[in-house]
Amino acid sequence: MKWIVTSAWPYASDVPHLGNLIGSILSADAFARYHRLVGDEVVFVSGSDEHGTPIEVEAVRRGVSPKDFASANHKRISELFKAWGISFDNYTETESPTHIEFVRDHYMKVYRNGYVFTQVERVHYCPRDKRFLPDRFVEGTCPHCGFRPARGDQCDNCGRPLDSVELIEPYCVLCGGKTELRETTQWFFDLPKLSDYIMDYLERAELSENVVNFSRSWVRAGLRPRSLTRDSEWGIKAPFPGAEGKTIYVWMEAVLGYVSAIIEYFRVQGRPQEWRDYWLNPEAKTSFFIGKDNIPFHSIIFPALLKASGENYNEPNLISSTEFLTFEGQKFSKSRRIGIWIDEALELLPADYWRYALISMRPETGDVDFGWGVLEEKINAELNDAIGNFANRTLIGVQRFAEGRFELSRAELSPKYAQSLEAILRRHRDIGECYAKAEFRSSCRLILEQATEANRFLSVEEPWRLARTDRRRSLEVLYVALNALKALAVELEPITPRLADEIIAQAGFFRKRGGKPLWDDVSIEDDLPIEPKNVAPIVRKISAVELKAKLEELRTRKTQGKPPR
RNA sequence: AGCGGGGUAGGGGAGCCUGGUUACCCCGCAGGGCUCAUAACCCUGAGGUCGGUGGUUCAAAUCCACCCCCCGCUACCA
Repeated sequence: MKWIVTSAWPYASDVPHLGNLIGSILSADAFARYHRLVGDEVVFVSGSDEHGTPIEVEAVRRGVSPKDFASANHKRISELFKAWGISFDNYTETESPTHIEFVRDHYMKVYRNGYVFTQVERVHYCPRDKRFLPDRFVEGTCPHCGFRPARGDQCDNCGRPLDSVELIEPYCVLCGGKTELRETTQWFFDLPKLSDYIMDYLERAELSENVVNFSRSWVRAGLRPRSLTRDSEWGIKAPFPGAEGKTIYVWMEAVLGYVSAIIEYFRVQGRPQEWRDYWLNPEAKTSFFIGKDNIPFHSIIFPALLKASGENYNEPNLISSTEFLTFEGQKFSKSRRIGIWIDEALELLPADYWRYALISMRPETGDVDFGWGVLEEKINAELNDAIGNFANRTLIGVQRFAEGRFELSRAELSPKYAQSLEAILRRHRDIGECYAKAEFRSSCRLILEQATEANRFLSVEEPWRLARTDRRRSLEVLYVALNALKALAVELEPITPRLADEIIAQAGFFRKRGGKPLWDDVSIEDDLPIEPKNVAPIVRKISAVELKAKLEELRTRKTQGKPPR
């Protein structure tokens, strides 16, 4: 099976925080890794979203070009993802020539097919900065409650959503000067024309419940045309006749990266036509990992854009959206420094510790609160005590009770223990099903159950005692334990790849495949004789109090030396 | 206001769609066991009117209605 796996594109204005990561990239990575394990052909892509006014403005503020600013951030973010063990086949950027070319071609197709029209709008313009201002960059007095300053998109006092044109005495956020309203022509995507198609798609596709509910309510309320262009310098030049000086609105451009990133991947591989086997092949599957704020773009606008091009693209098959992660009861906030950012996290703990904690508490059914206490609990009680310790006691068991060389074969196993193996396999299959459905919390729960059961098995069977009284039977017990360990290693691979590899290396599993795990091969028959090497604990406990202090120290050091991000 | 999500032992979560044996898991708490392993692991126990009220049903945490509380979104933030 061919799988396109994608995650939402991080905005390149800053390093992502843990909430950004779990919602999209980390979830997608677990999914991609699982599908590779079962032998699917996976292409996993994403990229940095580099265009748009916020980046342009931030770059100007720092006295660098938007391109340099975005590109520097892109490099930094890519490196961080590598350090996090994210297994992208292509992590690209919206400034990529392939992307720019694709977007322009795509919109010309959409245009020729009659899905684009123009409309004159009145938009705020700052004569001093010589730029048109998005709603966020205009403030003024709220027409509803008189509060000042109310932001152009919403009033912070009364909470009413606003249209920036309604603001009384509006001013430019950048320079504080008075704005004026100017007429400007914008190009629009005729989304309503595709309402029937979208409704039909939503019925047909196997999307998760929250995605379908949310999307349907949008369509029922009536789809509106989507503005496609902006009067902004920093972006992809709009290709439409007469649209000189306009750029494509970032939202409407970045989603097309799901296609362009796959094209680019195969170009780099030297097989420039092969992307068609993925995007234009009805046998291939597509999957999208996003936060809930992003649903309509993926379930409505993106499929509509694909359809409007007239090409036979695959539709999004699996859209997995998460709720939000909060940090110690509050929203992650860049300006107030609430939360942990993915660069800081790695200075505190190995990536796999974070990966385990985040995936096991992935906000699948509702918002989830992340805090130091929960982190400590997850790592110490689950990853260390249950999983890590089981690995250790099993491998040391082989060294002590089998003199370091284990070679009992399955045929010699008594029926009772053969049943224990069955139970392990059954759970292994269940875990696989959870991964396939992108229900990672359940995967984690069952993995923990696998470890707990295995621990119980050892406690009940007491191979350390059997070693003295019934050596043969103690080996049978070890057989089952080793099998559970192999299953665990494979099951952990999508979540904590390095820990999984560590178990595989210490035990010598998958030697015939160079240590590369395979989902369906959890029998240890091919691994015999098993001679554990360099056996050592794979996880160590953490202290939340120390970590918290360390983070604070880290931040103090940073703000002293360099300007804040 | 509208829409979406949530309210389950002291804390954190699953179960609800596809009603049905003693409501499950993790932490914490109280006893006990084991001593292979990482002050680890295993067992037993205490602790719940499953947000409220009413309804459907032989049977409701689960389905329906109304109400209360929390969170998010509402299309130009990306």
